[in-house]
Amino acid sequence: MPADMQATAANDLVSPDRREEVLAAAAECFMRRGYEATSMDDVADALGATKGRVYHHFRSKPELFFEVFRRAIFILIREAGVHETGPGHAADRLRRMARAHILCMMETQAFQRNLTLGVDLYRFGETSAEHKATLEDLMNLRRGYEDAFRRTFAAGAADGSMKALDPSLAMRTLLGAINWVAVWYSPRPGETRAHREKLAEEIVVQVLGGYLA
Amino acid sequence: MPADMQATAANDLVSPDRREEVLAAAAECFMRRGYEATSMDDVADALGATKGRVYHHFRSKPELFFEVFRRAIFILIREAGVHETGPGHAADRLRRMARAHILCMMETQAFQRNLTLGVDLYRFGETSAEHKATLEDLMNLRRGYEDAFRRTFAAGAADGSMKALDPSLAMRTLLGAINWVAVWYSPRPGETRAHREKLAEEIVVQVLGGYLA
DNA sequence: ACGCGAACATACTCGGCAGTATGTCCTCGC
DNA sequence: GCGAGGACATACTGCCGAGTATGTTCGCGT
Repeated sequence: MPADMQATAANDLVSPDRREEVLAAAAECFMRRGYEATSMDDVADALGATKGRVYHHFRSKPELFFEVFRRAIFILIREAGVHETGPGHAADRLRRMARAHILCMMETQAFQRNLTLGVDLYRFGETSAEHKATLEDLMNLRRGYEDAFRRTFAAGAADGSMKALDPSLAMRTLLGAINWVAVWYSPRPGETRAHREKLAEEIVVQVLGGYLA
Repeated sequence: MPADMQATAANDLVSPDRREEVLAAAAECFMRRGYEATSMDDVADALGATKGRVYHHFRSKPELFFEVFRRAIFILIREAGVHETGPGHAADRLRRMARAHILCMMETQAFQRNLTLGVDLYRFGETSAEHKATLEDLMNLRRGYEDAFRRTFAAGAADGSMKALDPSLAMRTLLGAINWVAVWYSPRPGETRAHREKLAEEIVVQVLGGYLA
């Protein structure tokens, strides 16, 4: 019934970010079933809509995924990356970065899981030149974010707040541990922000212990 | 040309584990493109064969994947899990387990990556009762392997060789860090076993540092 | 009050992929 | 030397999913 649907849409006032809803639904679907297994109809169903709506906002399935990916990195940079330039020793800054990163994994899980998927798509996927280029951009964004951790490890060795380890390797093991949160974490019913912050704190203590001076 | 192919097959003597080749090719393909994106023809192509061969050894695509998954866990249990019962403090045993685990990630990467894929398939996939049951079995195997780490963390708190942290959380952060190796690691040309062992050792030192007493 | 475009829905096409049915060859036991 | 079965290849079918073409409705500017 098109008439019903249109009426409903009309009730949503000016609909500021109907596009955003599609993006969130896509992130959820991609996380649950994976990129290839998710059909555009799946995304539409999750919205109680049809493909028409999805294709109205996004040109193709790859571009939809790219937007999810981009959003995921932007969130990480905004929430965690900013702490690179902050007060205190490198160890303190790294603590804040890791803490924020973990909270992102828990609270925007659907988007963050797709970050890992995207990396695989980049390494092995056979995409057409057009997409290859935008994928390259996205990978650079990701690399830039990782570099913030690498630099902070190096800074920690310099200011004496952390052990002098290979910064690249340290970055990888640290990010591995905290990225993995998005894999196993699933929110308890009735869980509050305070709970998540406490959990994040615990993880930070365990994970960073090995790098401190 | 069937004649040619058959002749070639004949040259392979009694073909002890032609099935094994299919399994390895499948693991490689699943890792590269993901489960859904991989077609049975892809697997066949990787072997220079056709679907006929694949379906001769495996009933269906899910069962093929399950076998890859099962193989991955068996390798981990055989190489790393066995060190749970060994000499020394819990910290020493955990070190050996982690070290072996990391080496598995590097040397049987194709199989190990699919372990992660399988977990997602389990959590969200819509499989028919038959498959759901075998998936359940596989998950129990995996859980059992993880429990070895959990128990060793608890043992470490008991024998004083490690900090008294939540063993479940510690297991997750540790496995996260070392599972991630399979994500970023890619073998350098001309790399020897010795190189990998050194790298594994470095990772173990960094990662376990936070848990030691 | 009217036309225009945004925001969808509906109804198709068409290629690719899982699975099957059947044929072919080689080997091994007898 | 011959019949049976293992180990594939070839040739299909049927469906599912990406993308497209074409309505349809509503709000908005004029």
